[in-house]
Amino acid sequence: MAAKYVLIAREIRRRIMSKQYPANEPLPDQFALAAEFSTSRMTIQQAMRQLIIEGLVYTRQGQGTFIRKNFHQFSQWDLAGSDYFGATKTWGHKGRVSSVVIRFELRFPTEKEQTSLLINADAPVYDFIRLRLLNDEPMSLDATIMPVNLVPGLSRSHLEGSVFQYLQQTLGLKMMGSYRVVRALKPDVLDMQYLNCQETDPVMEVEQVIYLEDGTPLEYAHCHYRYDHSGIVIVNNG
Amino acid sequence: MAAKYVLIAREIRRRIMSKQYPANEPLPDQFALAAEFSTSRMTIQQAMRQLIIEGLVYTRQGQGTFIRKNFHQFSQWDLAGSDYFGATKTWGHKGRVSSVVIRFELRFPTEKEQTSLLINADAPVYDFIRLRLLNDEPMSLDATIMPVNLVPGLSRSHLEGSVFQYLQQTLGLKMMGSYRVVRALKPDVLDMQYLNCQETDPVMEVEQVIYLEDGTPLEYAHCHYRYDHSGIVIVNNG
DNA sequence: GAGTGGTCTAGACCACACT
DNA sequence: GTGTGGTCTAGACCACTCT
Repeated sequence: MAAKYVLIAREIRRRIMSKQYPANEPLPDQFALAAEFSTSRMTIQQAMRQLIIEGLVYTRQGQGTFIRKNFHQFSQWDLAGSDYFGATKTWGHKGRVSSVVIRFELRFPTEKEQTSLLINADAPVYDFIRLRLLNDEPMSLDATIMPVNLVPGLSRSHLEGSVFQYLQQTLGLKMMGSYRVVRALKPDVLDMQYLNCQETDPVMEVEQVIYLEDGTPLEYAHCHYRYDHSGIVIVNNG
Repeated sequence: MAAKYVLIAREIRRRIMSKQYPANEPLPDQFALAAEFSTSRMTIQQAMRQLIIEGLVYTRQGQGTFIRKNFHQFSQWDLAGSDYFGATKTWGHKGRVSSVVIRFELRFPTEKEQTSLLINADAPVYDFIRLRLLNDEPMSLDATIMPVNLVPGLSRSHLEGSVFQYLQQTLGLKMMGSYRVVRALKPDVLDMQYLNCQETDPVMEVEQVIYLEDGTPLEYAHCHYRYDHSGIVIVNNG
Protein backbone atom coordinates (compact mmCIF):
# COMPACT_ATOMS: atom_id res chain seq x y z
CA MET A 1 0.00 0.00 0.00
CA ALA A 2 1.57 3.20 -1.18
CA ALA A 3 1.55 6.29 0.99
CA LYS A 4 -1.44 8.56 0.71
CA TYR A 5 0.58 11.45 -0.72
CA VAL A 6 1.84 9.16 -3.50
CA LEU A 7 -1.71 8.20 -4.43
CA ILE A 8 -2.81 11.82 -4.41
CA ALA A 9 0.16 12.85 -6.55
CA ARG A 10 -0.70 10.06 -8.99
CA GLU A 11 -4.32 11.20 -9.24
CA ILE A 12 -3.40 14.86 -9.75
CA ARG A 13 -0.81 13.83 -12.35
CA ARG A 14 -3.49 11.84 -14.16
CA ARG A 15 -5.84 14.82 -14.16
CA ILE A 16 -3.16 17.12 -15.57
CA MET A 17 -2.17 14.63 -18.27
CA SER A 18 -5.79 14.11 -19.30
CA LYS A 19 -6.33 17.90 -19.36
CA GLN A 20 -8.96 17.60 -16.69
CA TYR A 21 -7.38 20.73 -15.21
CA PRO A 22 -7.24 23.68 -17.64
CA ALA A 23 -3.64 24.40 -18.58
CA ASN A 24 -3.95 28.15 -18.17
CA GLU A 25 -5.56 28.26 -14.75
CA PRO A 26 -4.13 27.55 -11.34
CA LEU A 27 -4.94 24.19 -9.81
CA PRO A 28 -7.55 24.15 -7.03
CA ASP A 29 -5.89 25.56 -3.93
CA GLN A 30 -4.39 23.32 -1.29
CA PHE A 31 -7.30 23.77 1.09
CA ALA A 32 -9.76 22.63 -1.53
CA LEU A 33 -7.62 19.64 -2.48
CA ALA A 34 -7.21 18.70 1.18
CA ALA A 35 -10.97 18.73 1.55
CA GLU A 36 -11.53 16.77 -1.64
CA PHE A 37 -9.06 14.03 -0.69
CA SER A 38 -10.15 14.07 2.95
CA THR A 39 -6.66 14.75 4.19
CA SER A 40 -4.57 17.49 5.76
CA ARG A 41 -2.87 20.27 3.91
CA MET A 42 0.59 18.94 4.79
CA THR A 43 -0.19 15.78 2.86
CA ILE A 44 -1.32 17.77 -0.17
CA GLN A 45 1.93 19.71 0.00
CA GLN A 46 3.95 16.52 0.08
CA ALA A 47 2.14 15.35 -3.04
CA MET A 48 2.87 18.71 -4.68
CA ARG A 49 6.56 18.47 -3.78
CA GLN A 50 6.69 15.27 -5.77
CA LEU A 51 4.99 16.83 -8.80
CA ILE A 52 7.31 19.83 -8.60
CA ILE A 53 10.36 17.56 -8.67
CA GLU A 54 8.94 15.82 -11.72
CA GLY A 55 8.67 19.17 -13.45
CA LEU A 56 4.91 18.90 -13.86
CA VAL A 57 3.83 21.91 -11.78
CA TYR A 58 5.29 24.88 -9.98
CA THR A 59 4.01 26.97 -7.09
CA ARG A 60 4.01 30.70 -6.41
CA GLN A 61 3.36 32.02 -2.97
CA GLY A 62 0.30 34.22 -2.91
CA GLN A 63 -0.77 33.10 -6.39
CA GLY A 64 -1.33 29.39 -6.60
CA THR A 65 -0.12 26.18 -8.17
CA PHE A 66 0.35 26.12 -11.94
CA ILE A 67 0.90 23.54 -14.64
CA ARG A 68 4.27 23.90 -16.33
CA LYS A 69 3.58 25.17 -19.80
CA ASN A 70 5.60 22.61 -21.68
CA PHE A 71 5.90 19.61 -19.40
CA HIS A 72 4.87 17.48 -22.36
CA GLN A 73 8.14 18.39 -24.07
CA PHE A 74 9.96 16.58 -21.29
CA SER A 75 8.00 13.39 -21.63
CA GLN A 76 9.26 12.79 -25.15
CA TRP A 77 12.48 11.48 -23.61
CA ASP A 78 12.69 7.88 -22.57
CA LEU A 79 14.46 6.26 -19.71
CA ALA A 80 17.18 3.91 -20.89
CA GLY A 81 17.15 0.42 -19.46
CA SER A 82 20.18 0.66 -17.21
CA ASP A 83 19.28 4.07 -15.99
CA TYR A 84 17.57 3.46 -12.70
CA PHE A 85 17.75 7.04 -11.47
CA GLY A 86 15.29 9.82 -11.47
CA ALA A 87 16.26 13.30 -12.45
CA THR A 88 18.45 12.57 -15.42
CA LYS A 89 17.47 10.61 -18.43
CA THR A 90 19.57 9.20 -21.18
CA TRP A 91 18.23 9.57 -24.61
CA GLY A 92 18.24 6.77 -27.05
CA HIS A 93 16.19 5.23 -29.76
CA LYS A 94 14.28 2.19 -28.68
CA GLY A 95 15.40 -1.30 -29.52
CA ARG A 96 17.12 -4.45 -28.36
CA VAL A 97 20.28 -4.01 -26.30
CA SER A 98 23.04 -6.63 -26.21
CA SER A 99 26.60 -6.73 -24.89
CA VAL A 100 29.94 -8.00 -26.14
CA VAL A 101 32.68 -8.51 -23.55
CA ILE A 102 35.93 -6.96 -24.72
CA ARG A 103 37.92 -7.44 -21.53
CA PHE A 104 37.39 -9.17 -18.20
CA GLU A 105 40.27 -9.11 -15.73
CA LEU A 106 41.17 -9.05 -12.08
CA ARG A 107 43.74 -6.63 -10.71
CA PHE A 108 44.55 -4.16 -7.94
CA PRO A 109 43.08 -0.65 -8.09
CA THR A 110 44.89 2.49 -9.19
CA GLU A 111 45.02 5.46 -6.84
CA LYS A 112 42.17 7.18 -8.62
CA GLU A 113 40.09 4.02 -8.34
CA GLN A 114 40.93 3.67 -4.67
CA THR A 115 39.65 7.13 -3.85
CA SER A 116 36.61 6.81 -6.09
CA LEU A 117 35.57 3.45 -4.64
CA LEU A 118 36.86 4.15 -1.11
CA ILE A 119 38.93 0.98 -1.02
CA ASN A 120 42.53 0.08 -0.18
CA ALA A 121 45.33 -0.64 -2.62
CA ASP A 122 45.20 -4.35 -1.79
CA ALA A 123 41.45 -4.78 -2.37
CA PRO A 124 41.14 -6.55 -5.75
CA VAL A 125 38.81 -5.20 -8.40
CA TYR A 126 37.15 -6.49 -11.53
CA ASP A 127 38.14 -4.55 -14.61
CA PHE A 128 35.88 -5.17 -17.57
CA ILE A 129 35.04 -3.48 -20.83
CA ARG A 130 31.83 -4.09 -22.69
CA LEU A 131 30.59 -2.98 -26.05
CA ARG A 132 26.88 -2.29 -25.87
CA LEU A 133 24.84 -2.71 -28.99
CA LEU A 134 21.47 -1.30 -29.88
CA ASN A 135 19.83 -3.42 -32.55
CA ASP A 136 23.33 -4.74 -33.32
CA GLU A 137 24.60 -1.21 -33.89
CA PRO A 138 27.44 -0.12 -31.58
CA MET A 139 26.13 2.39 -29.07
CA SER A 140 28.52 2.63 -26.14
CA LEU A 141 31.76 1.25 -24.80
CA ASP A 142 31.75 0.92 -21.01
CA ALA A 143 34.89 0.43 -18.93
CA THR A 144 33.89 -0.59 -15.42
CA ILE A 145 35.75 -1.16 -12.16
CA MET A 146 34.00 -3.00 -9.29
CA PRO A 147 35.41 -4.20 -5.96
CA VAL A 148 35.51 -8.00 -5.89
CA ASN A 149 34.38 -8.24 -2.29
CA LEU A 150 31.08 -6.53 -3.11
CA VAL A 151 30.32 -8.71 -6.12
CA PRO A 152 31.50 -12.27 -5.46
CA GLY A 153 31.17 -14.74 -8.29
CA LEU A 154 30.86 -12.30 -11.17
CA SER A 155 31.41 -14.19 -14.41
CA ARG A 156 31.73 -13.49 -18.09
CA SER A 157 28.20 -14.75 -18.66
CA HIS A 158 26.84 -12.12 -16.30
CA LEU A 159 28.58 -9.47 -18.35
CA GLU A 160 26.97 -10.72 -21.53
CA GLY A 161 23.58 -10.47 -19.87
CA SER A 162 22.62 -7.76 -17.40
CA VAL A 163 25.09 -7.08 -14.60
CA PHE A 164 22.49 -4.92 -12.97
CA GLN A 165 20.03 -7.79 -12.85
CA TYR A 166 22.63 -10.10 -11.27
CA LEU A 167 23.44 -7.51 -8.62
CA GLN A 168 19.84 -6.85 -7.80
CA GLN A 169 18.21 -10.25 -8.05
CA THR A 170 20.96 -12.70 -7.09
CA LEU A 171 23.00 -10.64 -4.65
CA GLY A 172 20.13 -8.49 -3.41
CA LEU A 173 22.11 -5.26 -3.74
CA LYS A 174 20.16 -2.03 -3.95
CA MET A 175 21.39 1.16 -5.57
CA MET A 176 21.08 4.50 -3.89
CA GLY A 177 22.21 6.93 -6.52
CA SER A 178 25.04 8.08 -8.69
CA TYR A 179 27.55 10.80 -9.23
CA ARG A 180 28.47 11.63 -12.80
CA VAL A 181 30.63 13.91 -14.86
CA VAL A 182 29.79 14.36 -18.53
CA ARG A 183 32.30 15.61 -21.08
CA ALA A 184 33.25 15.41 -24.72
CA LEU A 185 36.45 13.60 -25.71
CA LYS A 186 38.49 12.61 -28.72
CA PRO A 187 38.01 8.94 -29.49
CA ASP A 188 40.72 6.60 -28.26
CA VAL A 189 41.92 3.44 -29.97
CA LEU A 190 39.19 1.26 -28.49
CA ASP A 191 36.48 3.76 -29.40
CA MET A 192 37.65 3.81 -33.01
CA GLN A 193 37.86 0.03 -33.11
CA TYR A 194 34.54 -0.85 -31.51
CA LEU A 195 32.31 2.19 -31.90
CA ASN A 196 33.38 2.58 -35.51
CA CYS A 197 34.54 6.11 -34.84
CA GLN A 198 36.62 8.11 -37.25
CA GLU A 199 39.42 10.31 -35.90
CA THR A 200 37.09 13.28 -36.23
CA ASP A 201 34.10 11.67 -34.51
CA PRO A 202 33.87 12.86 -30.92
CA VAL A 203 32.66 10.62 -28.10
CA MET A 204 30.57 11.63 -25.13
CA GLU A 205 32.12 10.33 -21.94
CA VAL A 206 30.14 9.76 -18.75
CA GLU A 207 32.43 9.14 -15.78
CA GLN A 208 30.29 7.78 -12.97
CA VAL A 209 30.33 6.34 -9.50
CA ILE A 210 27.26 4.33 -8.49
CA TYR A 211 26.47 3.88 -4.82
CA LEU A 212 24.69 1.21 -2.87
CA GLU A 213 21.94 1.86 -0.39
CA ASP A 214 24.40 2.25 2.47
CA GLY A 215 26.58 4.69 0.60
CA THR A 216 29.26 2.19 -0.42
CA PRO A 217 30.60 2.91 -3.90
CA LEU A 218 29.74 -0.08 -6.10
CA GLU A 219 31.16 0.80 -9.47
CA TYR A 220 33.42 3.34 -11.07
CA ALA A 221 32.98 3.51 -14.80
CA HIS A 222 33.85 5.44 -17.93
CA CYS A 223 31.13 5.07 -20.53
CA HIS A 224 31.78 6.28 -24.07
CA TYR A 225 28.84 6.99 -26.33
CA ARG A 226 28.81 7.60 -30.03
CA TYR A 227 28.13 11.29 -30.48
CA ASP A 228 25.26 10.68 -32.85
CA HIS A 229 23.49 8.14 -30.69
CA SER A 230 22.84 9.84 -27.40
CA GLY A 231 22.40 12.87 -25.27
CA ILE A 232 21.76 13.41 -21.59
CA VAL A 233 18.76 15.32 -20.39
CA ILE A 234 18.84 17.45 -17.26
CA VAL A 235 15.72 19.02 -15.80
CA ASN A 236 16.18 21.69 -13.22
CA ASN A 237 13.66 23.41 -11.00
CA GLY A 238 14.92 26.56 -9.35
CA MET B 1 14.82 35.95 8.36
CA ALA B 2 15.32 32.48 6.96
CA ALA B 3 12.98 29.66 7.84
CA LYS B 4 13.84 27.62 10.89
CA TYR B 5 14.46 24.44 8.91
CA VAL B 6 16.99 26.32 6.76
CA LEU B 7 18.88 27.47 9.85
CA ILE B 8 18.85 23.97 11.29
CA ALA B 9 20.08 22.48 8.02
CA ARG B 10 22.85 25.06 7.95
CA GLU B 11 23.94 24.20 11.49
CA ILE B 12 23.91 20.45 10.85
CA ARG B 13 25.83 21.00 7.61
CA ARG B 14 28.40 23.00 9.54
CA ARG B 15 28.78 20.23 12.09
CA ILE B 16 29.27 17.59 9.43
CA MET B 17 31.80 19.69 7.54
CA SER B 18 33.77 20.39 10.72
CA LYS B 19 33.66 16.69 11.63
CA GLN B 20 31.78 17.47 14.79
CA TYR B 21 29.70 14.40 13.96
CA PRO B 22 31.77 11.22 13.54
CA ALA B 23 31.71 10.09 9.91
CA ASN B 24 31.10 6.44 10.71
CA GLU B 25 28.19 6.82 13.12
CA PRO B 26 24.60 7.76 12.51
CA LEU B 27 23.61 11.33 13.32
CA PRO B 28 21.61 11.88 16.50
CA ASP B 29 18.09 10.66 15.83
CA GLN B 30 15.33 13.04 14.82
CA PHE B 31 13.75 13.06 18.25
CA ALA B 32 17.02 14.13 19.85
CA LEU B 33 17.59 16.81 17.21
CA ALA B 34 14.04 18.10 17.64
CA ALA B 35 14.67 18.41 21.37
CA GLU B 36 18.04 20.07 20.90
CA PHE B 37 16.70 22.68 18.46
CA SER B 38 13.48 23.13 20.43
CA THR B 39 11.33 22.28 17.45
CA SER B 40 9.05 19.57 16.11
CA ARG B 41 10.20 16.47 14.30
CA MET B 42 8.56 17.59 11.05
CA THR B 43 10.86 20.60 10.99
CA ILE B 44 13.91 18.40 11.54
CA GLN B 45 12.76 16.22 8.66
CA GLN B 46 12.40 19.23 6.40
CA ALA B 47 15.99 20.21 7.23
CA MET B 48 17.10 16.64 6.48
CA ARG B 49 15.31 16.70 3.13
CA GLN B 50 17.45 19.63 2.17
CA LEU B 51 20.68 17.91 3.21
CA ILE B 52 19.64 14.75 1.35
CA ILE B 53 19.12 16.74 -1.86
CA GLU B 54 22.55 18.27 -1.43
CA GLY B 55 24.03 14.79 -1.24
CA LEU B 56 25.40 15.33 2.26
CA VAL B 57 23.43 12.65 4.13
CA TYR B 58 21.08 9.77 3.49
CA THR B 59 18.46 8.10 5.66
CA ARG B 60 17.52 4.47 6.23
CA GLN B 61 14.25 3.59 7.87
CA GLY B 62 14.84 1.66 11.04
CA GLN B 63 18.53 2.50 11.10
CA GLY B 64 19.18 6.19 11.19
CA THR B 65 20.63 9.12 9.28
CA PHE B 66 24.14 8.74 7.89
CA ILE B 67 26.79 10.98 6.43
CA ARG B 68 27.53 10.17 2.79
CA LYS B 69 30.94 8.63 2.76
CA ASN B 70 32.45 10.83 0.12
CA PHE B 71 30.40 13.99 0.09
CA HIS B 72 33.69 15.91 0.15
CA GLN B 73 34.41 14.62 -3.35
CA PHE B 74 31.39 16.56 -4.55
CA SER B 75 32.42 19.83 -3.00
CA GLN B 76 35.55 20.06 -5.12
CA TRP B 77 33.39 21.24 -8.00
CA ASP B 78 32.58 24.89 -8.32
CA LEU B 79 29.50 26.66 -9.47
CA ALA B 80 30.15 28.66 -12.60
CA GLY B 81 29.07 32.27 -12.59
CA SER B 82 26.10 32.04 -14.92
CA ASP B 83 24.91 28.78 -13.46
CA TYR B 84 22.17 29.83 -11.09
CA PHE B 85 20.69 26.37 -10.66
CA GLY B 86 21.12 23.81 -8.00
CA ALA B 87 21.53 20.17 -8.86
CA THR B 88 23.96 20.46 -11.73
CA LYS B 89 27.24 22.24 -11.64
CA THR B 90 29.51 23.23 -14.44
CA TRP B 91 33.12 22.64 -13.88
CA GLY B 92 35.71 25.19 -14.70
CA HIS B 93 38.92 26.60 -13.46
CA LYS B 94 38.53 29.85 -11.65
CA GLY B 95 39.32 33.15 -13.26
CA ARG B 96 38.01 36.24 -14.96
CA VAL B 97 35.23 35.79 -17.49
CA SER B 98 34.69 38.19 -20.39
CA SER B 99 32.59 38.16 -23.56
CA VAL B 100 33.08 39.08 -27.19
CA VAL B 101 29.97 39.63 -29.29
CA ILE B 102 30.22 37.74 -32.57
CA ARG B 103 26.71 38.38 -33.82
CA PHE B 104 23.73 40.45 -32.69
CA GLU B 105 20.67 40.41 -34.91
CA LEU B 106 16.89 40.63 -34.94
CA ARG B 107 14.77 38.19 -36.91
CA PHE B 108 11.71 35.93 -36.82
CA PRO B 109 11.94 32.54 -35.12
CA THR B 110 12.34 29.19 -36.85
CA GLU B 111 9.82 26.44 -36.15
CA LYS B 112 12.10 24.77 -33.65
CA GLU B 113 12.56 28.08 -31.86
CA GLN B 114 8.82 28.72 -31.86
CA THR B 115 8.07 25.44 -30.11
CA SER B 116 10.99 25.76 -27.71
CA LEU B 117 10.08 29.30 -26.68
CA LEU B 118 6.31 28.85 -27.03
CA ILE B 119 5.96 31.86 -29.31
CA ASN B 120 4.37 32.58 -32.68
CA ALA B 121 6.10 32.87 -36.02
CA ASP B 122 5.60 36.65 -36.02
CA ALA B 123 7.10 37.29 -32.58
CA PRO B 124 10.56 38.76 -33.22
CA VAL B 125 13.58 37.32 -31.45
CA TYR B 126 17.11 38.42 -30.68
CA ASP B 127 19.73 36.13 -32.17
CA PHE B 128 23.17 36.64 -30.74
CA ILE B 129 26.41 34.73 -30.52
CA ARG B 130 29.00 35.39 -27.88
CA LEU B 131 32.48 34.05 -27.33
CA ARG B 132 33.14 33.64 -23.65
CA LEU B 133 36.67 33.92 -22.42
CA LEU B 134 38.21 32.68 -19.20
CA ASN B 135 41.36 34.66 -18.44
CA ASP B 136 41.37 35.62 -22.12
CA GLU B 137 41.36 31.96 -23.19
CA PRO B 138 38.36 30.92 -25.30
CA MET B 139 36.05 28.75 -23.22
CA SER B 140 32.63 28.62 -24.84
CA LEU B 141 30.68 29.89 -27.80
CA ASP B 142 27.03 30.56 -26.96
CA ALA B 143 24.31 31.02 -29.57
CA THR B 144 21.23 32.45 -27.89
CA ILE B 145 17.66 33.17 -28.99
CA MET B 146 15.43 35.39 -26.82
CA PRO B 147 11.96 36.79 -27.50
CA VAL B 148 12.15 40.57 -27.93
CA ASN B 149 8.95 41.21 -26.02
CA LEU B 150 10.41 39.67 -22.86
CA VAL B 151 13.67 41.61 -23.04
CA PRO B 152 13.01 45.13 -24.32
CA GLY B 153 16.01 47.32 -24.88
CA LEU B 154 18.69 44.67 -25.03
CA SER B 155 21.84 46.21 -26.48
CA ARG B 156 25.29 45.16 -27.56
CA SER B 157 26.77 46.59 -24.39
CA HIS B 158 24.60 44.29 -22.28
CA LEU B 159 25.99 41.34 -24.21
CA GLU B 160 29.53 42.40 -23.48
CA GLY B 161 28.71 42.52 -19.79
CA SER B 162 26.35 40.15 -18.06
CA VAL B 163 23.00 39.57 -19.74
CA PHE B 164 21.86 37.74 -16.66
CA GLN B 165 22.55 40.78 -14.50
CA TYR B 166 20.58 43.04 -16.88
CA LEU B 167 17.62 40.67 -16.81
CA GLN B 168 17.63 40.35 -13.08
CA GLN B 169 18.52 43.81 -11.87
CA THR B 170 17.12 46.13 -14.53
CA LEU B 171 14.13 44.17 -15.76
CA GLY B 172 13.44 42.34 -12.50
CA LEU B 173 13.07 38.99 -14.20
CA LYS B 174 13.52 35.89 -12.08
CA MET B 175 14.56 32.47 -13.35
CA MET B 176 12.74 29.35 -12.34
CA GLY B 177 14.85 26.61 -13.84
CA SER B 178 16.17 25.06 -16.98
CA TYR B 179 15.89 22.14 -19.31
CA ARG B 180 19.07 20.93 -20.94
CA VAL B 181 20.38 18.32 -23.29
CA VAL B 182 24.10 17.59 -23.27
CA ARG B 183 25.88 15.94 -26.18
CA ALA B 184 29.22 15.72 -27.95
CA LEU B 185 29.54 17.20 -31.44
CA LYS B 186 32.04 17.76 -34.18
CA PRO B 187 33.19 21.37 -34.23
CA ASP B 188 31.52 23.60 -36.80
CA VAL B 189 33.14 26.51 -38.65
CA LEU B 190 32.51 28.99 -35.85
CA ASP B 191 33.85 26.62 -33.22
CA MET B 192 37.06 26.17 -35.17
CA GLN B 193 37.40 29.89 -35.74
CA TYR B 194 36.68 31.14 -32.24
CA LEU B 195 37.36 28.25 -29.88
CA ASN B 196 40.59 27.44 -31.72
CA CYS B 197 39.38 23.91 -32.36
CA GLN B 198 41.09 21.56 -34.76
CA GLU B 199 38.96 19.29 -36.96
CA THR B 200 39.59 16.48 -34.49
CA ASP B 201 38.77 18.46 -31.34
CA PRO B 202 35.24 17.65 -30.20
CA VAL B 203 32.96 20.20 -28.57
CA MET B 204 30.51 19.62 -25.78
CA GLU B 205 27.15 21.09 -26.66
CA VAL B 206 24.58 22.11 -24.08
CA GLU B 207 21.21 22.84 -25.67
CA GLN B 208 19.09 24.59 -23.09
CA VAL B 209 15.82 26.35 -22.45
CA ILE B 210 15.72 28.65 -19.43
CA TYR B 211 12.38 29.50 -17.85
CA LEU B 212 11.13 32.46 -15.91
CA GLU B 213 9.33 32.24 -12.61
CA ASP B 214 5.95 31.98 -14.29
CA GLY B 215 7.06 29.19 -16.62
CA THR B 216 7.60 31.40 -19.69
CA PRO B 217 10.59 30.26 -21.73
CA LEU B 218 13.14 33.08 -21.67
CA GLU B 219 16.00 31.80 -23.75
CA TYR B 220 16.83 28.97 -26.08
CA ALA B 221 20.54 28.48 -26.50
CA HIS B 222 23.21 26.23 -27.88
CA CYS B 223 26.41 26.52 -25.87
CA HIS B 224 29.59 24.96 -27.19
CA TYR B 225 32.43 24.24 -24.80
CA ARG B 226 35.99 23.29 -25.56
CA TYR B 227 36.29 19.62 -24.65
CA ASP B 228 39.33 20.22 -22.46
CA HIS B 229 37.84 23.07 -20.50
CA SER B 230 34.69 21.77 -18.97
CA GLY B 231 32.48 18.98 -17.80
CA ILE B 232 29.03 18.83 -16.27
CA VAL B 233 28.43 17.26 -12.89
CA ILE B 234 25.23 15.43 -12.07
CA VAL B 235 24.43 14.22 -8.57
CA ASN B 236 21.63 11.78 -8.17
CA ASN B 237 19.95 10.47 -5.07
CA GLY B 238 17.81 7.40 -5.63
C1' DG C 1 10.63 -5.14 22.28
C1' DA C 2 13.20 -1.03 21.48
C1' DG C 3 14.80 2.33 18.41
C1' DT C 4 14.69 4.52 14.15
C1' DG C 5 12.80 7.13 10.11
C1' DG C 6 8.12 7.69 7.25
C1' DT C 7 3.68 9.37 7.21
C1' DC C 8 -0.22 11.86 8.81
C1' DT C 9 -3.38 15.00 11.48
C1' DA C 10 -5.85 19.44 12.57
C1' DG C 11 -4.99 23.05 13.41
C1' DA C 12 -1.96 27.87 13.67
C1' DC C 13 0.51 31.92 12.06
C1' DC C 14 3.39 34.12 8.43
C1' DA C 15 4.72 36.01 3.68
C1' DC C 16 3.25 37.38 -0.48
C1' DA C 17 0.08 38.81 -4.47
C1' DC C 18 -4.04 40.76 -5.95
C1' DT C 19 -7.57 44.27 -5.90
C1' DG D 1 -8.83 42.60 3.05
C1' DT D 2 -8.93 38.21 0.94
C1' DG D 3 -6.81 34.32 -0.88
C1' DT D 4 -2.86 31.83 -1.78
C1' DG D 5 1.27 28.91 -0.65
C1' DG D 6 5.18 28.42 3.23
C1' DT D 7 6.23 27.10 7.67
C1' DC D 8 5.50 25.11 12.10
C1' DT D 9 3.50 22.54 16.14
C1' DA D 10 2.71 18.46 19.23
C1' DG D 11 1.42 14.91 19.00
C1' DA D 12 -0.02 9.95 16.69
C1' DC D 13 0.55 5.57 14.34
C1' DC D 14 3.10 2.75 10.90
C1' DA D 15 7.21 0.25 8.74
C1' DC D 16 11.49 -1.27 9.18
C1' DT D 17 15.92 -2.98 11.50
C1' DC D 18 18.43 -4.85 15.14
C1' DT D 19 19.03 -7.76 19.04
